[in-house]
Amino acid sequence: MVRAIRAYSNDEDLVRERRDYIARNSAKVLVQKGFERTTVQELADACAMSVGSLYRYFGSKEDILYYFIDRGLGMLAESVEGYLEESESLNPTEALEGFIRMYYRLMADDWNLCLFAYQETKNLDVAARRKMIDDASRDVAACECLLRRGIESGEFKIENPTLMAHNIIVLAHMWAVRRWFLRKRFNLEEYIRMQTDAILKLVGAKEQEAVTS
Amino acid sequence: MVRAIRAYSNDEDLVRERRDYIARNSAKVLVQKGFERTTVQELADACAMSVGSLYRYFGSKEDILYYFIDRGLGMLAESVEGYLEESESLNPTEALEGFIRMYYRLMADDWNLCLFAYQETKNLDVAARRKMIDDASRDVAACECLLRRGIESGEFKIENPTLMAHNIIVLAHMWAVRRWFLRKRFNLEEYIRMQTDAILKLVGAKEQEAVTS
Amino acid sequence: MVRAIRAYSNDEDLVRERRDYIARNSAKVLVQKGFERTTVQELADACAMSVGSLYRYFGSKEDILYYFIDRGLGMLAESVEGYLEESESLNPTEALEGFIRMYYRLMADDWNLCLFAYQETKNLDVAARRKMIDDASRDVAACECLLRRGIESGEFKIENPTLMAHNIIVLAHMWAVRRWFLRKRFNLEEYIRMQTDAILKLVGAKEQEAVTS
Amino acid sequence: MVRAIRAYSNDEDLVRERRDYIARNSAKVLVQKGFERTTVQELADACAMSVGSLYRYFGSKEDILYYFIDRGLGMLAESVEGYLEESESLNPTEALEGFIRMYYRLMADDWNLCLFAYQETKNLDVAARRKMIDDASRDVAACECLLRRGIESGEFKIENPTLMAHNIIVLAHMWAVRRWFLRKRFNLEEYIRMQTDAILKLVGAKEQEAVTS
DNA sequence: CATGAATGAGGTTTCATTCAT
DNA sequence: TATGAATGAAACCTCATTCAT
Repeated sequence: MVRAIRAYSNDEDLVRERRDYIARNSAKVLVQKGFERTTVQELADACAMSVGSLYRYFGSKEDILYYFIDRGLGMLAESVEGYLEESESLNPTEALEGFIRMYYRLMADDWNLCLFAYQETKNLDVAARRKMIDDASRDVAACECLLRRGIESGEFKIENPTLMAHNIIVLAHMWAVRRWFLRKRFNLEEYIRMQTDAILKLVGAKEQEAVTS
Repeated sequence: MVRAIRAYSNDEDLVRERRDYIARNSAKVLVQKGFERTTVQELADACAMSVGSLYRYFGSKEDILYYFIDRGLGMLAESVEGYLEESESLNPTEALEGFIRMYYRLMADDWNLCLFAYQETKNLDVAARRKMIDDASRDVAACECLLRRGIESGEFKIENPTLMAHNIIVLAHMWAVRRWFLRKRFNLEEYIRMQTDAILKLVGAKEQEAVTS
Repeated sequence: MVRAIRAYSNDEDLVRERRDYIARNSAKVLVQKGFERTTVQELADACAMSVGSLYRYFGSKEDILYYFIDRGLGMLAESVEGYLEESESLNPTEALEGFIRMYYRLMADDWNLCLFAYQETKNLDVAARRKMIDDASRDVAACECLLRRGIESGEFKIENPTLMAHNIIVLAHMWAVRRWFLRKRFNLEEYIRMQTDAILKLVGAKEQEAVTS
Repeated sequence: MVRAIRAYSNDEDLVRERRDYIARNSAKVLVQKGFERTTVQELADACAMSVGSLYRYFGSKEDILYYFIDRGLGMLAESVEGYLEESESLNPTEALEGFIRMYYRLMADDWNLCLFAYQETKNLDVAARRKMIDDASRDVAACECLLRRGIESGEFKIENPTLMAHNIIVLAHMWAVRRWFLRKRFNLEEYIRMQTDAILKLVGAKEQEAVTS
């Protein structure tokens, strides 16, 4: 952890457990009202705790925000990196398809976290923001890694894998960020299929022809 | 204008002029600190006005936010729709290329507005938010219109032009929203060229082969 | 005039005329919303003037209040004192009956002024308040004077004419101040008749027996 | 209580206790300066509390006003109605005399509340004002009830007991509202005695002759 | 003389944070 | 350790007053 969050308690396990509990329970109200509009009292209520207790585990309101995003993005990056390992045996196209399916579904499940990260990162201080950027970059890096495997095997032909990876990742985010546009017009599985088709076409994967025909 | 903003002054021209002036001058501090973190005093300072004067032209702080986004998105949509008319004589591929070039450059110039729209729309009330969504949808619609021209002329082959248009638009936004990632790795013209190549490849435009080879 | 009101204009006649105009036109909004809740802009609007013009004739908002009450109470006292002269030829009972009829009707007509005086006098500074008290006392004094005429002529028998006069006066005010109670239960002429009966009975006037029986 | 006042605290007993404490301590400054002229900071100072604490127990400044008047008038009405029960065994004339003595003394003690009710009711919203009117009417109703007892027993002869009751009540209020006139000329006990005499004379009570002679 | 835009002090209210119990 | 009452700085907003046009 780049940044230490002050806590009054010394029992580290308890602190971690409580913080997770708080992050989990705060999610709904936090996303619904936005960070600045949510009061500490509301957070405490959502956690069925007193305000005082909340401050035992977090030094400030902003720390909760930080922990909330950090934890979310960290878990996300770990999922992604976990997939990277698991998929080593697959051929690049299958691995990429699987990655897209997994990542886009994660975004659909955790759309509130994703939206939140887009909207509230600016409320963090510089150090925390840097950490967020690092976490968020890990997703792109993992995707890029998959793409490079395909390039190395000769299966993909991509001018700039970093940009391609970035595109793949942000188009997943858009399902969360622009729900108001997309959900009215597509359902998730349609969205995944069509974006997958497009991506495979772009990376020059052979199967693509079969898939889109 | 869907939503009326209360003003104390009755001189409509003056009100409009002052509102534009305020919107222009507020931009920097508003984007830098975020809406909730910016105080009305800071807005007034940025405009070299008194707080009282500010409230002569806007009924509330939120009205300033609304006007700021509404005006920005409205101008953007008008640019886009203006291009649509101008480009009627061009062939579809040229028109699309031109559109991308223009739109991506606009995003690069007005990245603060774009970022702001992604982050602060949640602070608006329901009516205002609906208006924002409408404005933002006009960009996608214009792009979709261009794509359909190409489909009709047989030049483009696209499974779902709405999704394609949406992708084109949001990838432009990303230059503003994820500057922290993209600017470190690419410059704008590179970004435009590579995204253009990818898009042309996806829409099945003939030139694409020459361009990407 | 005990207290000088500052004005920017030097033309005294114009000033007086304008002040009267303003006092007349302010009455409605002033009574409806109360002094503190009424803005200078609203007063100006009610007078179809600009705020600046208002300040040409009155040095401050409080001066308007002062002038408004002072003028009202002054005119009232003059009416009352005028009646005193006119009624010198009448016999005491008739004079008293006439006084009551006149005064109670004035209160019914100008109930807003009366109510206003009860509610807003506290917003005046000490000097102005003293002046109000003097004006208000003139009504009681006039009434007392009438009572003393009857005592001198042997027609009335009153232990304390000051208190009696005070009672007569404030029971008239109550028609204005407690309209919410009285208007639901009585009409003005009933109210006047019954209060007159009671008063005549108290002052020991002979006719009373005929009237109340 | 007709109208619910928002409080942040959930401990009802504490809320009630604090509200009473605040109402008691606010009285002086509130009456002295008037509601609109008194700042919340001054109220807090008068209560030796912080502004924030004040808002823990009252949702708004106006709620304090409401509570202050409501509590005062409520307690007054209860005293009056309590007397009504106690006095059932007395003969009507004694009961009425006792009532007047009690009510007029209450007004002398709580003149600030009474004055306040006359001056500040207009600052309440419609619902609260209606409640005030109801409370204030209870005093008149109680007095009217006493008068009707005398009428039924044949001891009193009154044309309109409602109006008579209203007169009795408002003449008590006048001791508070027109102190500037009355206190200079009479002391309380004189005032009570003289008004009692007058009232008994009007209601046609037999004893009156003995008393006034 | 008339106007009304500009000013900014001061009002009400909110809420992150502390600390006695 | 847990609670939630207390604090007060700071936010938004209003409006009496001034003064350039």
